[in-house]
Amino acid sequence: MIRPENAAEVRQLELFATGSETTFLSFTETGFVQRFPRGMVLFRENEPADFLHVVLGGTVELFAGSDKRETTLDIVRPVGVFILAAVLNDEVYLQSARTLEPSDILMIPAEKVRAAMDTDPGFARAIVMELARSYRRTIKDLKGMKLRTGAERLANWLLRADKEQGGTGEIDIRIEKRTLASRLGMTPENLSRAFSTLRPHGIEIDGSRVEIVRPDALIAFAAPDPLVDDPEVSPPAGRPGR
Amino acid sequence: MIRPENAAEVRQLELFATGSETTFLSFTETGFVQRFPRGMVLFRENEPADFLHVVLGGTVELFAGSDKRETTLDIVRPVGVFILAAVLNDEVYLQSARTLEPSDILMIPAEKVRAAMDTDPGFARAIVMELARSYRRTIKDLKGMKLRTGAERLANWLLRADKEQGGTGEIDIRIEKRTLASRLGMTPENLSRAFSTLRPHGIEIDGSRVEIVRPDALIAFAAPDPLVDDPEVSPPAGRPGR
DNA sequence: CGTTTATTTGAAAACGCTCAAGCTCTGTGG
DNA sequence: CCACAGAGCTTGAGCGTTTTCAAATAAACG
Repeated sequence: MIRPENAAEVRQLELFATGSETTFLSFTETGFVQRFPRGMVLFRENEPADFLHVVLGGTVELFAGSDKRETTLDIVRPVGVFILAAVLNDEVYLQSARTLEPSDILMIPAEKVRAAMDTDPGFARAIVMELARSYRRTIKDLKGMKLRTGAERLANWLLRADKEQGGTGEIDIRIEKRTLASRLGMTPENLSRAFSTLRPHGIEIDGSRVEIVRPDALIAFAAPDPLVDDPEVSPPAGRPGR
Repeated sequence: MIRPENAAEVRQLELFATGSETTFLSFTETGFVQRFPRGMVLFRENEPADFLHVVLGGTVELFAGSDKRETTLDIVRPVGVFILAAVLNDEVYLQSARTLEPSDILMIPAEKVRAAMDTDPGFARAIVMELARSYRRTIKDLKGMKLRTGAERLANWLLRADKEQGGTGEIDIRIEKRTLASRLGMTPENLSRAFSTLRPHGIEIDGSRVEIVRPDALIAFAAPDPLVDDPEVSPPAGRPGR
């Protein structure tokens, strides 16, 4: 059962905004919100995808790999959905998930999602858009991994983080550096060195705070590319005229 | 205009199999098949996605990057769809496409696809499945890039190629090695060395033919993981009982 | 405080890339 | 049919990047 204040919030989410009331009700009736402590593993890769997850509060890390080698694939913050693809395909998870801080997670039974997709065209459309967006984000990640060095990925991550935090040039790394390193596809040691590499290119580091003191220098180093770095945005409400 | 023999073939494609006849007609009436010579660039990243592409014959390479650094993201063979996500989002392509050999490409106007998605629930469902599958394939690629060395990626590629070609242990690399190198995220020189690395692990190389002489040795080296290496299969016709 | 955990730094090794040269294969023109 | 040019592939050497291992430092937590 999901509480009213949460329901409104979730309904705002693009994925749920265009579906029918019936669809949404089937979710609120069977879905439930659960609060998890920090460091809790929500599920592991290779388990059957039984629930669609929505982050209402906190932070969730999606990761994969064995104990030997592990990598972070994504960081999900409110309000964000994750592992939609596995749920739709009725497949196992490709990624594991753990909370990085105490988090409120809405869990919707996978069969309800699949059923809604078949009965509610508006919801089906929203799913398509959400899927396509996530897919494109992942392709961008893959391009970044294959085309750039670690320091370049970090530089572009910083530029993006700055934008997301208001473009003040004052960035707060909101996750542990080890996690950031894993997200960027490198070791913690290497991230540390990447930061050092960037120092001559217009940044100053103080613990978990980074200041971009010469934006042009950082941009010159990062060479940001919209086709790699721009976040996938929600499609415009109407059909855009090109 | 699309010819009848092609139409039947395309209709077989899972993406088009469950849509209505009306939907399919709108595609065959406005779509067209074109034969391209080898090496032809079909479109470039950053161009607006005007057509959904279907490979009916030949081979298409999806790649990205600037002139300096370029990488192959996928190889598409008949019968395969590509750049579905860009079409649905009405966005620019994230990848460029070129033919690796003379190829027959079916091109369906993007607006027809988007329209069909809104009017034909069966087609919408097929799109969701296709998208989810491609998405998961890309995540697997990303995991492979982040978790494995070049030689390991090659070893697993060989195991997969062998399966696809009948499991005889005789593999025909059907693309140029330079392209394979790019697909696997390394330089041609490095691929050459990766092959040498694998020689003590049960393979013999002769030009574009590779023989797996000691499968167990190769498997031991590759340490294949279903969550990285298994191809995403079409979802079962009925709902699978778990 | 003292203990644990995260981060940084250093040194060595593994990995991957670049450059350059030699080799192989293929297709073409003589 | 042969010679040759061009493209692709391989090999070697050197270099830069990244990882690993180890240790020191800093920060977080009870």
